[in-house]
Amino acid sequence: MKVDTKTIILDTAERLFADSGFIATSLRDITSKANVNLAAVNYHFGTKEALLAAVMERRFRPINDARLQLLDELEASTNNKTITLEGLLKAFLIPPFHQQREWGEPGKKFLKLAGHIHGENNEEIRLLLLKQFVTVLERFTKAFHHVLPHLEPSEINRRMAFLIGAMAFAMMNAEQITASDSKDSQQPEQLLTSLIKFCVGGMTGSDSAPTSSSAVLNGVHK
Amino acid sequence: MKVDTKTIILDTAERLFADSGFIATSLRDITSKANVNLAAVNYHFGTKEALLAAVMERRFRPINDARLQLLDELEASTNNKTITLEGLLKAFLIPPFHQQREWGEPGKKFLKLAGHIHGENNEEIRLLLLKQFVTVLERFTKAFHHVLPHLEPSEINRRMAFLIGAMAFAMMNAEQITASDSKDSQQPEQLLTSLIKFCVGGMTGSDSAPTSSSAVLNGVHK
DNA sequence: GTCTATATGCGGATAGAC
DNA sequence: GTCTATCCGCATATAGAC
Repeated sequence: MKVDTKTIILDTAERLFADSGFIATSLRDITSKANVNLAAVNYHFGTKEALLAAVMERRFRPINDARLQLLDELEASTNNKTITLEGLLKAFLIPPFHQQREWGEPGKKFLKLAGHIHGENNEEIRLLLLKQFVTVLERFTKAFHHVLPHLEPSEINRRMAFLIGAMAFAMMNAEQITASDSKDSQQPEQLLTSLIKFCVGGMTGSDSAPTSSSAVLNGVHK
Repeated sequence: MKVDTKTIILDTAERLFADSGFIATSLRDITSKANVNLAAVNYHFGTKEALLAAVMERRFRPINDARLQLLDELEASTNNKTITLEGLLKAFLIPPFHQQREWGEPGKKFLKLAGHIHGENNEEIRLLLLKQFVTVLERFTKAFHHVLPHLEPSEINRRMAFLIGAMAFAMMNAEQITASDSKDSQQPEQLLTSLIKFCVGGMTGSDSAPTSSSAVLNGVHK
């Protein structure tokens, strides 16, 4: 059962990037743990950053394809008039977590990596993510406007940022969160279900919360 | 108006750590932009990591003190029986954003840094954050259990992770989010208000979302 | 495609003069 | 407290033999 050197490098890089971060992981770490030669990375991928791009593309493409397909089906089946917020959020949130289960342990590692990359502050890495993400983001932003027509565009943008933040943290911590429970079989599904609930509630928004800045301390200060 | 070298280093490190990340920022970057000697960091702080600890402690201490004080007042004024979810979330979320306004531009940078550190995967940096955070986390976890008694402990833990994720993203992106709007005066308050709304809705949780794993695709697949 | 050897530069930290 | 000079290791990337 001979495996491609390129694939071994991808798998090992995915795991180490997830556990230690992109910058803190050296090519020496990767090649030594993958049992390949140091020069192999540059031969097969060119640069360290191109290796990260390959790692990301391999997993993000099917995830984002699934997101777009689910959104297509959703819009087609409802004629774009009765899409529910919950259905929309599921189309966005389910693919990464279901792909994780299909991919097993490497999927867990990639999810952790993906979560961290969503909060990356290196400009080039952000661009790598955006390149994978821009179509999904545009399509879902439009859909959120349809589903939540009473919210201003700037409010939609803020809530989508919170949504992505909650999702990213769920991805990053999926290992610990699902490991701290007692039962072991249903935990990933529990995490996803809880996340969907949280985001449905959050995007819906409680109108009991104050909107004026002067009232923001009500209930806190005497 | 002579300023302490130590303070200049703290201010500069805070800004550069926020903009480029801890690992990617070298001591040479910091000392050159701060116009101090390279050896000054090691003289005043010992190591690069100790410098980060000092940066974090300077801002996190007043923020977390304010959180605990607000929680104290909340529990005292209501005799620990009628605390609202909204009041609890405000006690947790308001201090970092209000301190940011008091601190001006450095406050913005620290908020960005704090957001990134919440999603850090370096073990030592996580421990630095935890050290600042553990008391706050314990107190608020207990309070959330009181306010949401119908939720299992594991469900509380998951939702708190989502809450912190949404907050961290709001912190990280406060600059961009508040800059993409048209009005300029009320934006930080708008971001905070939206975040509180989102989290109130999220922690409350919609019971319309499915809880069984087999039903998770309802409304998405035909 | 795979290997060794190396070019080249930056990193944190410190010694010791002032 | 501040400076210069330097130690020493690790980083990415490449040249060139096999």
